[in-house]
Amino acid sequence: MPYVNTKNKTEFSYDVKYRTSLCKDLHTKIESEQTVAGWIRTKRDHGGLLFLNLHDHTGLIQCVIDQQHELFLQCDKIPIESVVSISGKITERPTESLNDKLNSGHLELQISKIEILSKANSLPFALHQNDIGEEIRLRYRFLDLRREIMQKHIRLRSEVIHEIRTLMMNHQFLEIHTPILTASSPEGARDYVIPSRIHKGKFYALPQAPQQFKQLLMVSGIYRYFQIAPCFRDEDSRSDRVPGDFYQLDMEMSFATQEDVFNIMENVIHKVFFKFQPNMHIDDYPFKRISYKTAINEYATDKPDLRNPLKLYDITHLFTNDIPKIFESAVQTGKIYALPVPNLHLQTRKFLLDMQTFAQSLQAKGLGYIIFDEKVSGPLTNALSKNIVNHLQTIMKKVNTDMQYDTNKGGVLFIASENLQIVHRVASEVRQKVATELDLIKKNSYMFCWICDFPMYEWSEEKKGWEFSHNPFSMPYEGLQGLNKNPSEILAQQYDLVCNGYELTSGAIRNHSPDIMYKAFEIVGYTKNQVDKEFSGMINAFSYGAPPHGGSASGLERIIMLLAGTKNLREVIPFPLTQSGEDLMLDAPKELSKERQKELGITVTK
RNA sequence: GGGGGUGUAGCUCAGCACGGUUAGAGCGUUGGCUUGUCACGCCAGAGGCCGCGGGUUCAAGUCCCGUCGCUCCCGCCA
Repeated sequence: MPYVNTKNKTEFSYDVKYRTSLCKDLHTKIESEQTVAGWIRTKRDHGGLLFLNLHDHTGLIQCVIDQQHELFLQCDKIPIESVVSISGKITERPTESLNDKLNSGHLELQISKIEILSKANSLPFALHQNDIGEEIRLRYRFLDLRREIMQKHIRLRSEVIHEIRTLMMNHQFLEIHTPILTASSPEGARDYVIPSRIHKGKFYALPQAPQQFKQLLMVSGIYRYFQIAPCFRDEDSRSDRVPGDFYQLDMEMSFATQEDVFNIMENVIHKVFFKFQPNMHIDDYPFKRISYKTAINEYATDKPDLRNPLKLYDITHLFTNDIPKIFESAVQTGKIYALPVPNLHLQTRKFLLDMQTFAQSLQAKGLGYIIFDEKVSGPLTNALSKNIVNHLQTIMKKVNTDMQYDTNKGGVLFIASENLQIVHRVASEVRQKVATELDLIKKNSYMFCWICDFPMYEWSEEKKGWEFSHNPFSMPYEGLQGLNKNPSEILAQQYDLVCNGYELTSGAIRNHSPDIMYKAFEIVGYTKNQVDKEFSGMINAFSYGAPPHGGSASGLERIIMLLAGTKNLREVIPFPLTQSGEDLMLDAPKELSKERQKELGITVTK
């Protein structure tokens, strides 16, 4: 019989062939005969008495059998992690052997029947271990996922997606799938590419994001669109960036302003975070808005961790004449940041030296500091003029006041002076490291901010020309007129949502006007013809009545990673690739047979 | 493409600076003992291409060169 019908419409009895109860329900079934099914996780043999812990997806039950029982030997021989179906009477444990650490610690099952459904070999690692190397975990991911923490992450991921769907649909968004086999787009990351069998020598690309499709949907008159969208980028990985595929909450709204997008996303993100981490501090909305320029000045990064109370000061302008030798090159080709840290003068000298070593590991030439104590000291003191030192002391005092330390108590002011390539990294990383070491990072908090007003263009030394600093489809402020400014001053209606130092969301109000698009692309060196050719779909569509629109895309795995409290994306991805883009379990990517190559019209060279 | 870390028993790791007995530990596993444990306990055993290739040396897990895997970072990521 292939299918067992349910008893009636309201009560489902599931899995009736292998079990009569799930572990979580056994406490309601004391003194009755039950059958449970699952994995034997642990086994304790006391000679005359044997305990087996059977786990299913809802919990566990201790099963017990006496030496006198005819099934004792069979039970004793079952390897752990074998899959079994066990029947017996559910009883209360004797009072002296209750276990209050377990939900079912007052119960046990007296084994009267056992069926081995699948015998397990001995495992490559123990499931209770939590220090297993990642390579072995990925090779045996199906076992790794059997571990409790990974089960939690998988469940969390499913529930977060469910919640997002509900919220988006409540906001009148339609969920719409867009193609996976599509065209390569010239700007942006490297594409994954699929050869076409029918059109030999031509290739599909996997979408880096459904960007063009979602904008086309706006032209189609879809009021609001969203999708839990798979995205593919062939770029090198980081701990918060995986190679291969990842997922975004992709959304787009017609007739929308930046504030409209902010309102929706703040509502959705806040609700999701609150639902899954109700006991954490979560910034109320509206979230803080910080211009890109301010972010760079105060945090030296466009994704500041606001749990960190320390702020940087760009003090380059203090050095206009009479520039100390050690700062000369930074003033000419970079910046000088100051990081005032209250109370730090109480730390040992080793702390300061360790920070210098840390800065050097980021390719800094060094890291200066001035100690404000009873007197002013530190290696830089003599190199700086009295005027400058006084100015820095004023900053230090102001910071002490602002952070509610006693004004007269001292501190240490770090100084990072490097060329532009390095100074932002050094300043932002030192800010974070100092705060971490001093335990200044606010605990149990999700702190959000929008970074807005990104520059539309940035100068490329390589190309000796301007290029888009982010999304080429963003609308510049003041539209066509805005593009007449010096490219370095043109700001885009482009924004990122940042949480605890992670970029969660990135979006923009889009450019829906062909005229403005031609002009925007002209600045990076595209002719009208080139734009018509490379973006024919979009340009063409926008000439048939395109509503103003904008939206955003949020990294789903990053949201889940933050909710799960891990620092690595792979922990919340069921089957991630390794850093070099390999699947260690199924052995991808693989070589292609000569026949397949021929069929696809490709030749492989090495 | 570049830099750092790492690779020794099924798993987690010690040993390497300063080359020299038979390469160790904990967990797991196998066998034995054990009637109230819950990561049970006790006793005994098996288990090693010291990532791979080359070199130096009387002698290499240890030193040198190359190479590969995993990982973190830079570049890259509209």
